[in-house]
Amino acid sequence: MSEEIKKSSNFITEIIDEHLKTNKYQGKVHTRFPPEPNGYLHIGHAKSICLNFGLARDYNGLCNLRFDDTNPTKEDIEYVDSIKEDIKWLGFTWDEREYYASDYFDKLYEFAVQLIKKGKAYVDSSSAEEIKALRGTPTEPGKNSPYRDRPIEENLELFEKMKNGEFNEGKYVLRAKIDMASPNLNMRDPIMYRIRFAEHHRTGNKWCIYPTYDWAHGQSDSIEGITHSICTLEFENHRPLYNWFIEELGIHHSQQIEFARLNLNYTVMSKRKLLKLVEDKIVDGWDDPRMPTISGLRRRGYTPESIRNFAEGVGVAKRDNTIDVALLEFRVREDLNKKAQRVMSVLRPLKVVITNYPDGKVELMEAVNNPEDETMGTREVPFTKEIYIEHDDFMEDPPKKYFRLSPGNEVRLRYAYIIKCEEVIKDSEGNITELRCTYDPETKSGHDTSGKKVKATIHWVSAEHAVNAEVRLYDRLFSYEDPAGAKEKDFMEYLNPSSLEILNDCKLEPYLKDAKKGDKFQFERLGYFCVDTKYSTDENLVFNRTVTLRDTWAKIQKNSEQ
RNA sequence: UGCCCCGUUGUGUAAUGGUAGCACAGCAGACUCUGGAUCUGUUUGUCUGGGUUCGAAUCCUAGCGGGGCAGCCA
Repeated sequence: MSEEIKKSSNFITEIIDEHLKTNKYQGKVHTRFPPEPNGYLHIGHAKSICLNFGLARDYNGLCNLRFDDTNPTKEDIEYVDSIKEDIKWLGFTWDEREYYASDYFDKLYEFAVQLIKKGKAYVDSSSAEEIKALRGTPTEPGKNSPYRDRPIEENLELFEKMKNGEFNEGKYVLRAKIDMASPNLNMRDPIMYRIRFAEHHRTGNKWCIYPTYDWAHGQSDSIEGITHSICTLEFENHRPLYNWFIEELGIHHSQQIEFARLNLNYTVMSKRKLLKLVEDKIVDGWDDPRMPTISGLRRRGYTPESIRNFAEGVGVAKRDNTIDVALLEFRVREDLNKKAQRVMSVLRPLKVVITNYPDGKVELMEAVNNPEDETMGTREVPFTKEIYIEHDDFMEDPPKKYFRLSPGNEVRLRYAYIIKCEEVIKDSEGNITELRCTYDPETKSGHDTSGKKVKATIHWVSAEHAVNAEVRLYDRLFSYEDPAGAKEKDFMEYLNPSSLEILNDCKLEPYLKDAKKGDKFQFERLGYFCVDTKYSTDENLVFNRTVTLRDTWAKIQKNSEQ
């Protein structure tokens, strides 16, 4: 692989390059993505997926999908299915290499017996509390368990009985015999097996002892011939243990490499916290468009490309990081700007009657489908005497830099005429309910002979032809940058009460009548929107706002408020 | 307070002993029938102190700051 076409360079590619140079793994690169099926994948996993599958792609290697299913009490087949769907959607494939740590339970059992025979593992009769008490603390060494020197034969016998279900949960555990005085807590005789009379989603009731992560993970890597086992920083202190098992067993030695997990501001990323949002019904399931899950982002309207560009763009390093959501939003705008069909939609309608336009006349105006992509062609948009415009596009008493419609002022209607506001109609409470305007026939788009220049162009929809729809506007789920980081407060206290706003009276141009679930559009001047995959029907269209357009006016307003 | 890891503009990330660059965000401008897009310009940075060196973000050292570890979770 030449320097020029290599996707990205970081400390991991440097390690791999070095291995390639020294021929440590015979020129092979074989990674794996090892999710535990106990929750849905989120944007942080997307980074790991892009990293692992991306490395395999860039180095002509392979990347396995391996479910780390060693704890049946927390795992579920629902999660397995969602994880597979999400990885595929992101655009990666594991071919037939779909593995499970539970595939290796028999082999792991054999390995454990080997270690017992070698005098490197023992069955401990201590209770969980006793084990905890003898483990010591970060500053004090632990003490040996009274069962640490049990004879090998007895260990073998007890371990087999553990496997055969002859003991209750918690009665015995299998421990590695390493060093209770190690400054690294992970080396103080870590637990390898615990007794769990739980049904496993794949092995059913075959087993009542289950391996811990530390015991299962490295050996699974080894069995699969993984060369580079990439994980997050919290496993750094586990690496000596990872290596110890592999070396004591004398099996293929994968190299564990740790990198910093991705954090995003204004959201939470731990599966535990996301699960709480789901269970407390704060959100509408794991795929709620406000969730940082892959399924949530998909429903929100994010594209796989935008997420891949994001994940690959944030880089890989070892220092803790928090990425600004603005970067994620930039990535989806960047992608959708090139691809999305443009369309006119009015979210908060204000009726406009064009008094000098003939009753009953319908003109079909030609509109460009995507100025970034000529091949997407044009469409016709009907124009009539009565139209809707965005309520925000009119101000009775406009401030200095407001360029849109106001009494006596002119604006262009996109793809149509220049109109002038002549009269404002209000209800008994003083709310503006309708505008009376006149149009200038000389100003038709593409045939303008008036020479007029206006400072603004606004979007509109013919009242007679409008399609009604519901539009859901999303804002950040939390109103505080680092909801999980506050020591004193629970993250739930930072929930943004207005993270979802539902608009029921939106008027869309007729082109959208046949929009299908998942279809993506740019509503001109407003943002990118997609048809909701969960609630939208042919009769009642529901759109999700993916992200707004960059909004210079909003910025001016915000700055003038301060 | 033991062990491990990490400190480069607001946020990320490059520079591997030789001009501190890139992206996002910010700011200013050009253009515009989307206040979109596009283009141009631009502010802000090597945690601190010593040392090695002709030369240090990079190597050494001391300090400071941040993170992780005491599940039969992963």
